[in-house]
Amino acid sequence: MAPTQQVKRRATNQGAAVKEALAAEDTFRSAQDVYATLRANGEKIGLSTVYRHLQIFVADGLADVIHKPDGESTYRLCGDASTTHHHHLVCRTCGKAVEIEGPAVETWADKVAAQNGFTDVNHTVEIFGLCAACAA
Amino acid sequence: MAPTQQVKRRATNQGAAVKEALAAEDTFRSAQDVYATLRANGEKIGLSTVYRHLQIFVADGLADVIHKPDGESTYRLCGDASTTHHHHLVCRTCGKAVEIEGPAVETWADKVAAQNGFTDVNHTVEIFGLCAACAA
DNA sequence: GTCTTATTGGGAATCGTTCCCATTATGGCA
DNA sequence: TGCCATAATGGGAACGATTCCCAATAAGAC
Repeated sequence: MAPTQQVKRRATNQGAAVKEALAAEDTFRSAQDVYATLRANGEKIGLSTVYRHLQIFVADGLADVIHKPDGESTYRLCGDASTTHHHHLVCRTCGKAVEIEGPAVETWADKVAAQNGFTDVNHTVEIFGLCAACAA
Repeated sequence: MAPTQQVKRRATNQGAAVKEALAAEDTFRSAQDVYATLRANGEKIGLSTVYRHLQIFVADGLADVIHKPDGESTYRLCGDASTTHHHHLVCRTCGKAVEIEGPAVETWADKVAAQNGFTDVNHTVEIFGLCAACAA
């Protein structure tokens, strides 16, 4: 995948606020959640705007998305666009996430896909569980 | 995970119809899709019922679910409850799915989780791509 | 400072899914 | 074989997340 070419964007308070909100935690958070937090902090921002920025972050490779089994999308900042491709070990309860790498998985996925004649492949690998804190 | 203990269920036409609809294809299909197909075939069934049965199949281990990146849930019959744990290589366009196994992935997932103090672990591994037919 | 235009945000609209509940029909039993 | 208790059904309302629309606002270039 070619390094995402970033379009010219205007710097706005709202954009910064959303990024900060994400940066403040190492957990995957939903748009609604981020929105609520920002409003609670007295930030003046609309829900649409939160969604917009989250999507921009993902498009720019600044954030990762995880679609929870219940269908909700959660976001988390993940280094910059140059960060290596990785996956996550996510706590089902608190959303805390650990970045993990599995080179073997990558090659396995590509091989399997190729063997079956599939092209333009990508994959999702997420491990869900209970973190030590939440297990107590 | 203990083999799902199946509760007593009544056999109904609708239940059978949903199962047949799924059995007719080796692709992951959405509830809405299955519903539309059944209605098109003149089947008398409600949307709620389709959802209900799909969920039952999943609970009974008869079907697998995949949450598409766009949030829609898709279902597919996958042998019976005794079938080995497996994953899927899914065509992004037509939904055609190939069952794949990756023993290495399983052990890797468990190991990584354990190393980070996570318990009660499960994982999602889905490979999306374009099948040979759709690539043309 | 002014002007162009990207950005914003609030509310309506969408979409998938779940819920509610009166009606229907299955399966056990007499 | 008929009856009954109750599981299953289905249609529409309710829901929650997300997207859309568009007039008002504000960033940044000159």
